[in-house]
Amino acid sequence: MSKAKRLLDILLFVSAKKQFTAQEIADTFNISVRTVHRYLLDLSDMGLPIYAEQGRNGGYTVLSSTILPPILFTEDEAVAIFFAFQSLQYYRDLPFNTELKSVSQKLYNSLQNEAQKKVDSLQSYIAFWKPKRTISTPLLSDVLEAVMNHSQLEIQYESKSGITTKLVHAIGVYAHDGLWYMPAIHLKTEKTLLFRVDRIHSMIVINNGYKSSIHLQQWLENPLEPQQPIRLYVELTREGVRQCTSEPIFEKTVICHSDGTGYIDTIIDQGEIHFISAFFYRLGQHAIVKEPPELIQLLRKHAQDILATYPNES
Amino acid sequence: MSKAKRLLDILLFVSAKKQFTAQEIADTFNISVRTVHRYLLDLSDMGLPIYAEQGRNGGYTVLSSTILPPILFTEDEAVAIFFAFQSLQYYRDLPFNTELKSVSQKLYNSLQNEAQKKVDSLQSYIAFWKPKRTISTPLLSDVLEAVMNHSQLEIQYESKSGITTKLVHAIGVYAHDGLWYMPAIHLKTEKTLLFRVDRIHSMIVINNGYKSSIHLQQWLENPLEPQQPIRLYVELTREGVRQCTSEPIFEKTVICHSDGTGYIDTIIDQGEIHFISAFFYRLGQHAIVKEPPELIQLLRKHAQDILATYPNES
DNA sequence: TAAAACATGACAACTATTGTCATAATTAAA
DNA sequence: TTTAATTATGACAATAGTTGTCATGTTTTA
Repeated sequence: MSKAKRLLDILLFVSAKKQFTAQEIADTFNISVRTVHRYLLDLSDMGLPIYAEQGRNGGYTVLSSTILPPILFTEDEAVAIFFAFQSLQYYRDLPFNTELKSVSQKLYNSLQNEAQKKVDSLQSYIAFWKPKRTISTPLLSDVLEAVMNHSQLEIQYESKSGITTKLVHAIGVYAHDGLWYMPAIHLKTEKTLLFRVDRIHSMIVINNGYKSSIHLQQWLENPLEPQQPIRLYVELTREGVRQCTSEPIFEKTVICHSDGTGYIDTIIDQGEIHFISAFFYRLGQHAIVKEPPELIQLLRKHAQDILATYPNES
Repeated sequence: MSKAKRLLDILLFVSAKKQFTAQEIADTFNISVRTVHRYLLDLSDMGLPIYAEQGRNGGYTVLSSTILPPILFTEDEAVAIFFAFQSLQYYRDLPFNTELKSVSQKLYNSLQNEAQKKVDSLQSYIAFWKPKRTISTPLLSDVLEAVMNHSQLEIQYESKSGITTKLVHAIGVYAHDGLWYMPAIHLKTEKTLLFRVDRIHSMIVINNGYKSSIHLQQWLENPLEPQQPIRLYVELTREGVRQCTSEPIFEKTVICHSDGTGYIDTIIDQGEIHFISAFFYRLGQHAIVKEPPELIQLLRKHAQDILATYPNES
């Protein structure tokens, strides 16, 4: 076997094992101890963070986590990784902040001069713009760890009604619009609730093997349980069509007439009508809601509230 | 010099040069032609996409773009790259779709069995949720290329008033909320306008070295030129504070009283009040706008329009 | 103090790499 | 058609690198 192949095998072995003596390696790979020492020196030169302790009970220790075999990337691929990371940079907290930095650095350093310029120039012409969040989410990593261990959580949560304590089993964690959310099963009521991770003030992890039957992906595709379907029917002007096709929740359901006007005829959940009413309020006369009557009532009620809140002074 | 080092040097040389003969390599590195042939065979085995043409004027050709020296990643770093890519998967169009796929594949293949399970399991507990966009942006790559070449563009653009033709100089391209935008200088009026790339029906690239003085980053930090500052003053209930701190444009300006209520006192641009009025409409009595009067008038006006659009029928 | 570990050097045996030469195949230009 | 330029491959000796063995240190801890 070639030296390179052997080195790679040993690299993978030791970086998985973390703690070992030269004798162990010599035995598993059927090579002499002297050679093991030489190999480890080579790996150390190649950048493997390894250190040795002399004396009885000594041995070698690999510092960082498991290392992958070296991978060949093209420059275009490196650029893609850069921009993927750029698109994440507006999250104040991520479960892998330090890794993002180290990867960027490794890649950027390995780029030739010319390619570095290309990345720099691309960076000045393309961006992923999102407002920078200032809200911090210190418990994110802890929550994620608890989720992966199927632990229960006792959380102090700040909601509309103040701070309450709840015992929950988390389904997963997801990011939306720069904020982190945690759908979880409230163990007292057996209902699924949605929490914002930044609003969890503190938590206690209770380790027991409660296994949930629901998965995050499942939950995201088919959210909030109590489905109360109602029909939504809205007529749209040309401008209304333009606006609705830009709105994620409607873009698939807009039907367009040949003259550019159109309509929406779909089924929505009762729970969504507050959000939807705010949307159609904005569209004004460009969207005429015909159904459901609850939505029309809501629009009227809210309009009346607004007029009551702001009596005419002029 | 060790063989590995030499191979690396040749890898870099060859992948930068793309086209070469064995003799050239032999000369530049002072090795025999026979060895060059052997080396190129090795590189080919290592995955370098290279092919040879025999005969006079023949030679070797490296297919893909420049290759980076092999990089050692830790498993955690690989996981970070995976999730950065996951967060991008909701964009229907990206300037580097194919690279994302090839990188993911390379990384996933190089992970040990155990680590693959870890990635899979993480993937079922963490997500970046954004509504999947169905709007396609076929001209994205073309626009980006034009931007980087400082070219002018004559675009057929679909706006409120129908399809118009405009001659513009693009500043850059950015993604927001799943859609791609292009701020550009309209050459007739010298004003900066914001276009949505998916609404560009077709375009003609006019190659001339017009160099803009404004950069994308600059523009993003300090957008739309005509600043008409007005004072915004809003009183907030506890719930109002909660909602406003979740809204990117206000989260930094909310001032909180000790009892949990608070207020916003800041300067906004005249142009923003339509967006802002929709936001405060939603908050209803949880936010009482005191200034500017224009905003109050807008809220009243819109409420009246809504009431006129939906006369009471019940 | 002895045992268990790393660290390093010397050297012969072994293995891999390299250059040289030879030969073949392929292609394009003279 | 011939010739020159190119890749492709094999044989083999000279050279270079790697390995195992042995020897000698050093450090740490039971």
